[in-house]
Amino acid sequence: MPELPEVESLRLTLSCTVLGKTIRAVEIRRSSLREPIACELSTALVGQQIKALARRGKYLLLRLDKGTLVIHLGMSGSLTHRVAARGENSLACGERRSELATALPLDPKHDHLQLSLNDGTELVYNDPRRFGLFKFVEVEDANSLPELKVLGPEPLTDEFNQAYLAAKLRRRKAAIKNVLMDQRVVAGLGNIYASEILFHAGVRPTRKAFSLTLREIGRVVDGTKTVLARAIDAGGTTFRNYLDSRGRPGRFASSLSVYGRAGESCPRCLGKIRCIVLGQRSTFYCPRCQK
DNA sequence: CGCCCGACCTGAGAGC
DNA sequence: TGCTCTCAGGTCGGGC
Repeated sequence: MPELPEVESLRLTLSCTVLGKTIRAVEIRRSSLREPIACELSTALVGQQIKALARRGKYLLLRLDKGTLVIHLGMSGSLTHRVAARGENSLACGERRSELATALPLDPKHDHLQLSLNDGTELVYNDPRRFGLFKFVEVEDANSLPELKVLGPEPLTDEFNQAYLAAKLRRRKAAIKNVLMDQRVVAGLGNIYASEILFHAGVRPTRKAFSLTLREIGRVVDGTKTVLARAIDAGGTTFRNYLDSRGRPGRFASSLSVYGRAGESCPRCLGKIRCIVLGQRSTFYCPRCQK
């Protein structure tokens, strides 16, 4: 589900609401995600303050006093911040409230984990398909983790530029779309934005990566930065079920040029948008605009 | 090493 | 109503 713009939107909204809060209680209802949630997670987190929120590719990183909480939303995950379902007592009863607040998940089947914070609110991790990741590591700099170490540059930094991408594509004969989705080449692009970026660049998704001209590579870099920035401005894309930390959908879906629009008219030439399968994923493009 | 495919898991929606 | 089939925004590991 979530690609870079959705995770970045999540980071921005959570920065306004949970930064500086302290974790009072942890409840794990189901631990079997991509890798099992460690049962020591509770004791490790309780009492720690949320010092900063960062993002690397599609990973959300919560910096705590003594380490980092690494969160990946997989295909269907969401992280929502809400007022505790119970415990509407006065602040003087804060301790009791935090005990009461652990009750009543809104979605008992998929609210797998809940962090109760010191202001009576809670952060809930929900993930029907359980492809996500939720783990605590006792290191300041999570970039040393194996998952993060292999990631390519952040697409919105200067490190991701025409020369860099040209060097990466030179020897690769896979389709350009698949290479853009390779997290080692550039971090954070997934199935929706890969199609959108290639539309913006006027490059057909099936083109072998090495066959792109320097000019085309420049347009791919430019399209990446433009599309991602606009999507972040709109709070991300809700195509099926992505929700931000307030449980609201992103507003970028209506700005998608080709994704999910097979048979509709191309916004540029009014030709018919086509859907093909590439690397077992649906891929959308305009046969006339994308060469 | 790079490429391609299936596996992981569950829910929603279409079609019968 | 209920069954079956397909598809879904990601990542990993195995085979070639």
